[in-house]
Amino acid sequence: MVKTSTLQDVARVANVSTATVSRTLSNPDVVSESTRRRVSEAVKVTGYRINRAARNLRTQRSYSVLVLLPDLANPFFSTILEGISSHLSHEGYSLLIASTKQIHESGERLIDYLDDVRADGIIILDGSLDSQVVKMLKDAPQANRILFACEWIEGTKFPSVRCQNRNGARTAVRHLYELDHRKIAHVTGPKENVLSITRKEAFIKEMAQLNLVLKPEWIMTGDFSLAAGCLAAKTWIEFKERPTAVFCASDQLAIGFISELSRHNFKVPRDISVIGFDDIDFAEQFIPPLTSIRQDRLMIGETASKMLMARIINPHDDHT
Amino acid sequence: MVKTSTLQDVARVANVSTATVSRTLSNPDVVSESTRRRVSEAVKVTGYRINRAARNLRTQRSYSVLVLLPDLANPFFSTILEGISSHLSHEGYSLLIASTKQIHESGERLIDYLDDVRADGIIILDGSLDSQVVKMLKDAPQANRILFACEWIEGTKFPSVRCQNRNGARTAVRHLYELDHRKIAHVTGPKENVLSITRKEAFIKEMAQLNLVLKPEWIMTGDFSLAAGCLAAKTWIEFKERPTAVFCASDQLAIGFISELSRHNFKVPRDISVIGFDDIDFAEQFIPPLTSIRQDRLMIGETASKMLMARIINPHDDHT
DNA sequence: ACAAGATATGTAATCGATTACACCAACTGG
DNA sequence: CCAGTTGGTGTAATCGATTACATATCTTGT
Repeated sequence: MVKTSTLQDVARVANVSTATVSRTLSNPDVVSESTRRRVSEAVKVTGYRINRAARNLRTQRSYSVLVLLPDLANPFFSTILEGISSHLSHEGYSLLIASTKQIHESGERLIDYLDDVRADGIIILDGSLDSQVVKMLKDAPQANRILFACEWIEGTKFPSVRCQNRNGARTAVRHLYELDHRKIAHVTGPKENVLSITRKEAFIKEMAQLNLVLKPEWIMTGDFSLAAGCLAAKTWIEFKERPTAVFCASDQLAIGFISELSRHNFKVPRDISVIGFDDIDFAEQFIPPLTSIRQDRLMIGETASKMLMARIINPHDDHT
Repeated sequence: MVKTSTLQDVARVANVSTATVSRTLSNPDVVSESTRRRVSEAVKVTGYRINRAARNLRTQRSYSVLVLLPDLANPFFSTILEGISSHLSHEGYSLLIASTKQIHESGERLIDYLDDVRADGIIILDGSLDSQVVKMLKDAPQANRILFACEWIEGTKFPSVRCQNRNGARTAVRHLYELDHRKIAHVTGPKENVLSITRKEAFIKEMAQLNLVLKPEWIMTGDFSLAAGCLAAKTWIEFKERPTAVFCASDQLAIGFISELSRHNFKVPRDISVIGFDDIDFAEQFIPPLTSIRQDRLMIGETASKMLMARIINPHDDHT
C-alpha cells in the first residue's frame, strides 16, 4: 500500500493547524500571505495530494457527473461525450459513464448514483428509458440534478438540451425547395423516437407551408440505420412517381440510401438530392454528395454540462 | 438536501449494532439467520442505501476504474469501452472516463487518480502518451494497477491487452495469396504508432515468407484516416505496375481507398482486392467488397478489465 | 485609551462505514 | 465438570478533510 501524506502531515510541517491548511487550499484569500507561503511550501515537500474520498464524505459531494447512454458502442454519442467531458474536466469534475443496458442488467437503480454520493448529477442521452425508471426519477427529490441531452422524454419536467430538430427539418425542406425540388420524400427514424417524431412533424408542416404535395407513401419509416436507408432506397426505386429529393432523419439513413442507389446505378445528385441529419464526421468525409443538417454535438454536450453544473451548485433555483 | 438513512438508522431499527449491520451487508455468512432477517427487514423499511464516500474513505478504495482515451470523439474506442464497462458494472465497479488531451490541459497528473482514491486502477487506450507522463507512471509505486489495451508503449513493463496484430497481418497476406494475388501493397497507419509498425513488420515478413516481390513504393505511409486511404488510392493509380491487392492497416484507410478508386471508375474487387483491419461495424455494413481482419474489441475491453481487476484485488501478485 | 469590528488561526466535532478486539454464550471432548 | 473451541455480537477507533465556533491579535474611530 502506498502511503500518501495527509493534511495532518502538511499541518505539522507548516506548523499550523489542519484547519488552516484546508483553508489555504480551498480558500486562499482568508489566510495571511505568510501562512499561505509556508503551507504551499509544506505541500510541496510532503507531496501532499488531497484524498477525495475524505472530502467527498465530509462535503457529501462527489465532484463527478454520471452520463447515461443507451449503448456505449454507438459512435453517435462520442462527440457529445467529448463536449461534456471537456467542460467537466475544466471545472475539476470527473466523468462517470454507464449504459442503460448495464444499469438494467445489474439491477441497480439510477437514482442510487445520486443517493450514495457517487455522482452529483446525471445527464441522460437516452430518450427511450423504461417508463418505470422515468417515473421513479421524476418523483425523486433529487430530480433537479438530472437532465436530458439530445433526446428527451415527452411529458416530464426534466430540462433537456436539444439540437434544432424542428428548425433543422425546416431548413432541410427549404434548402431542397430552393434547389427547385417540388416532390420531396422523407425517411424517418424509429417510430416512437422523439427525434423522429419531431423531425417528421416539422417536415410535414414545412411541406404544407410551401404548398407542396406530399403523398403519404413518400414518408418512409426507418430506424436511423444504414440498413433502413437501403430499404428506403429500394422503395423509392419502385415508386411510379419518384420524388426528386429526400430528407433523411439521420446521416446513417442517408448513406444507406445513397449507397443502395449507387448499387442500382442511380447517381446522387443527378437522379435525386439527398439531405441527412446529424453531420457525422464519417459521412462528411466519405459521401461528398451528402448534405447534412449540422448538429453541433460538442456544443450540446458542453451546454448540458454547464446547465447541470449550475443546478448542482445552486440546487434551489428552478432555472426556468 | 435529501436525507438518506445511514447504517446507524438501520442498526437502531433492527436493534443491533452498526457492526452487525455492516457485516450482514458485506459478509452475510458470519451473522445468524435471525439477525440477517431482522437486518434485511430494517434495510427495507429505512430505505437504506450505502454511502459510497464513507466506504471509500474507510477502505481506501473507490470501486471504480479510470479509462484514458486519446480522444473521446473517436468512435474506434467505443466498443472497447463497452467491453470494459460491461465487465466493470458486472463486478459492481464504476467507470470513469478521461481523455489524454483534457488531463494534459487541466494540468492534472494521471497518477493522482490512484493517489486520491478516485480510481483503483487505470486502463490506457493511448499508445502515444507523452514520454514524460509514461516515465512518471512507470516509476510510481502504483504502477501495477495500470495497464494498456489495444495500444501499448514499447519498452515499458506495463501489461497490455492486444489484438492479434502480427497474426492479423499474416492472415491478411495469406488470404490474398490464396486468392492468387502475387503483387500486394500495404497502406500503413501513422509512422510512429506501435500498431502500424507491428502490422507493417508482420506484412513484410509474411511477404518474404511467401517469396513475393515487394517493391518499396508499394508500402504507402498513411495515418489510419479516410483521407490517407484516398491518397494511397491516387498513388496506386499512378503506379506503372499496379499491385493487384492491398492490405490496409485500418478499415478507415480501406474505405477511403475503395471510395477514391470508385470515383476514378475502378471497381473492387474487379480491379483490386482490398483488405482492411479492425472490422468496424460501419465498414462491414457499408462496403460489402471490404474484407477485414476482425478485432474483437468487446473482448479486448473485457479482458483488460478482468486483468486489471485481478491486479487490484491481489496487488502483490505480479501476474506474469 | 478603549469599545467595536476585522482578521487570522486553532480546537474539535463531524461525515458514515469498516473492522480489530473484546466479550459472552453455547457446545465439545476428555 | 472444566478447559478449549466456536459462533455471534458489541464497543470504539479509524479513515482524512471540512467547518462552526471560539479565541487571540490587530485596527480604527472617537
